[in-house]
Amino acid sequence: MERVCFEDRNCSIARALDVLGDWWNVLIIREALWGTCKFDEFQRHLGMSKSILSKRLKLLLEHEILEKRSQGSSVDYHLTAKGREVQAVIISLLQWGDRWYPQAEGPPVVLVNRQTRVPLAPLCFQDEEGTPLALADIGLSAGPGANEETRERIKQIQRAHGRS
Amino acid sequence: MERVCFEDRNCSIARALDVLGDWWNVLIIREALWGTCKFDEFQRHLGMSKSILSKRLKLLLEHEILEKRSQGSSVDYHLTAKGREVQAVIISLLQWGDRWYPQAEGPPVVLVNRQTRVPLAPLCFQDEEGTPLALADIGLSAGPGANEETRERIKQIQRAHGRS
DNA sequence: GGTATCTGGTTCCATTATGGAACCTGAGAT
DNA sequence: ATCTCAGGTTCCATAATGGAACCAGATACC
Repeated sequence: MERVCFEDRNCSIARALDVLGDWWNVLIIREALWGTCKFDEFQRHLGMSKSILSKRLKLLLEHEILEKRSQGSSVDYHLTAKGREVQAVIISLLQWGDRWYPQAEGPPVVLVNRQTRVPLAPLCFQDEEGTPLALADIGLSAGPGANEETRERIKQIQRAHGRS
Repeated sequence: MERVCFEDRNCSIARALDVLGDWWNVLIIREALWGTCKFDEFQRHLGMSKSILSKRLKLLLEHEILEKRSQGSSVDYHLTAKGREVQAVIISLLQWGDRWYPQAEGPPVVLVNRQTRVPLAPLCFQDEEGTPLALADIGLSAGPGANEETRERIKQIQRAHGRS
């Protein structure tokens, strides 16, 4: 079958998905963000088989999203800075899940300002000058790393938008 | 094998991952956000097999992330509001990918303010009162939909944080 | 000193998903 | 009447999944 690999695509989203496109990996990172660090805690909390967990932890170590800290006989898995920054992705997933797959009783977990306990607002977008942006205000530009194909593609998209 | 299903979990992240935990689904939504709407455009741009694309489109229709608009003999796939809101997830993936899997030459695509062409800033978090929050300032609370297990779990996490 | 136990895995295997190629189908165009 | 093209479906060899059983090293107990 030869699982498709996105590593070399001219798209940062595809490259990110190479690791985060797998639900187990994302859920493991979520668990780690919430303080889980032992092999069997991950297994119990996520209800997954040991063989799969083992494979995933190895992958996340390779990607330097987790790091191993052994103290005596027991092993702890800890997030690296790279791993911790996946939190933005996880929060956007949580907010989207809450909004479009709500439970009747309300959300199970609420993210809050740790100091004041005030709930988190939806993620907000702004440009580098601080101007807030709605989804529809966001456009694309070719970056320095765009190859010919990407550049052509972006031109098309920009043209299409001019029309509409 | 019986692919695990997260639908009924007491976690909005897991429920969101039921659809978005698959890289093809996310990439299809990205393509649609960038204006692709034809079957064979998706196939060409993403380089995926027709059988897989067909299965994924059907799934995304079921989930009401895409909707079909037939005009004469040709079929267009368009994002629904639910689908369009996946953009927050996609932007967070793009920013994480750019940051941790950069290309030597720079990012291929830059998101910008459509009016002014000023680049997008990293996603920002704030609470409902508008207080900006760093990742470390974000905590968890049990929501109304938390089951006993989740409630217990959150208590533990809060205790652990009090200690540290 | 021996042995039960706990953590942190690995191996094996039946079942399921993947993706490439070939095939099908209905609607216009020629 | 036939050609072509978008938009699929079917088939099949290969790869990934996940449950169960097994393994190994460190500590705890007697």
